[in-house]
Amino acid sequence: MSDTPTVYPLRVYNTLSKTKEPFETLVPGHVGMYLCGPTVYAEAHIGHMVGPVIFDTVKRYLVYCGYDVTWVVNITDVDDKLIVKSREKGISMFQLATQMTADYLSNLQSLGVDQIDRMPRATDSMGEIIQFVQELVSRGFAYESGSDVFFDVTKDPEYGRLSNRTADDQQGEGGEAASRKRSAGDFALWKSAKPGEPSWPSPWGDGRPGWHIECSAMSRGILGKTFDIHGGGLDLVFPHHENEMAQSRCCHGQPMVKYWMHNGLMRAANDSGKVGGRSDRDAGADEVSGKISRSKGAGGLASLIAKHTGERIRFFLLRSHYRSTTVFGDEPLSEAGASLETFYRLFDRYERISGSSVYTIAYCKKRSEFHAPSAPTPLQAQCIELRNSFLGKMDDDFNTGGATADLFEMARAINRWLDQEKLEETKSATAITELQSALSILRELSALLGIFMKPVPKASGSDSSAAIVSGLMELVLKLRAEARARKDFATSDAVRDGLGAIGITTQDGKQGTTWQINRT
RNA sequence: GGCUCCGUAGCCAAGUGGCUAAGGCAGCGGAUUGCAAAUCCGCCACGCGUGGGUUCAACUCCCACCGGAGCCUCCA
Repeated sequence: MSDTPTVYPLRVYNTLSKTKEPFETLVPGHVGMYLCGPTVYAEAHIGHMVGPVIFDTVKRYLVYCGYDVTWVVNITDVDDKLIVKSREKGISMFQLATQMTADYLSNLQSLGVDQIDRMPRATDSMGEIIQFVQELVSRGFAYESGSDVFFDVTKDPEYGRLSNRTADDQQGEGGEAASRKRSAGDFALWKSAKPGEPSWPSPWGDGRPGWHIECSAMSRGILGKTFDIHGGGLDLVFPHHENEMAQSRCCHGQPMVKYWMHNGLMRAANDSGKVGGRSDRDAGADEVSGKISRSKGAGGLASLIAKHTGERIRFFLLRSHYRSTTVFGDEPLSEAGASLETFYRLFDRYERISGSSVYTIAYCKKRSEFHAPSAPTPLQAQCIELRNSFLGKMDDDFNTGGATADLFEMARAINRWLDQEKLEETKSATAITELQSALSILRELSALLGIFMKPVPKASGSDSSAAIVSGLMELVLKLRAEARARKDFATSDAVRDGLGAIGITTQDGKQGTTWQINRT
């Protein structure tokens, strides 16, 4: 599929070694990448979007660098919480999972996460899961107890290596299953079903898979016994990933994953604890927890996206380093939006000059396809230098936060040049070509972050009301222009201030007045 | 208690054993504008939690302390 790629000096932080390592794929030119997806028992909150946005960006970058990438995100659609929640709602577990999966997918789409290749569901993979458990039992790493099957952590000498802990410090999951385990740290591979619970037939009786086994089974099915990158939130390092790793390594006698990548967690402003974290649940009772969850951004993602746009949220997530903790709130989101305006204004400026949309400018999709002009103009030279800087930062463990600085520098360089050349007046064709080549580089780089891919929806209502608004604005601004022409500034300022008060900003330029509806 | 991670200007946030510590938001001065807005130019940490240590040299390495976060139990 892919030609032998140029190998770029990528470095990736590996949780297993706690260092940045040179990125070398198992199979030259190919990358298998698995991200732990959601348990679909409730609406997604912003915390669930961090991993997808980050790994979407990772995939974009790897593809750009010439790799052929297969990215898998699983959907956990069978789990204790799904059973509980579906009973509360009086619907089947399957119905609940279907609804919540749809919610999750639509949120991903809003944030521009469109690079996922496969989204296997646990319930579609029962055969593989049962097969995997059987292999573990027959190899002596798991045992049947009652109608449950547990993984025996004492059989794995490397257990605890990922999360840096030993099997004996494990308290393990409590509950009534604890009494059937040989050691506290053992975890369930297969859980027997109680009457009325959803179940699948197995050699150990009707039941359902434990939490960790689906990832081992499904990743093997799609990516093989060993694959390149496994990602997830930092909170999954233990027990989830530790257990997955133990199962797969013991079953296959070879490492499961080459690079373990973990993203930092999201925290809510005005409160401690991660979004959707334990404190939410401890806050407990019904109405109260709902309110807290909402104030912490759990739930209500759709309205958050409507208010701030998916692009703004995506940029907010990519503005800081993926491994750091990010404080989420309305203020930081608005600030991210304010900084994005610089680019949108530049894009509008281009449109006014060229008469065409910046989103139609072609750009390089592959790193190796970029060719610098033999005699670059000063503007082009600057953009090329910034491009090198940007890519250097991305090469270093996907430093998206650092890389954004180069985008801002590029916008400034282009604006400066536009001011000097007075392009609004000359509209010189050769200058527009030069402008396009600069913007093409900006698009090439921003596409790696998955931003500026398509026009941002205007902050307005339906199409018909938008048409009315623009008609009204045309009329109002025409009257205002007449007032200005007769130097009736009292009237023209009153119009501008009045529009400002209702959230419309106007800008007078040499070519007339432009306006837009403010986003907060 | 055990194991991790973090602490950079008013706020957000990159980064490095030794050139002037990115960028953004806000703010200030200037160019521009009828006035604004936008854009451009300039300013905005003699300092990188505190105290020690290593080093020719540390914000960057080590130790202690203070403060914050995560995991050890379902969790992106």
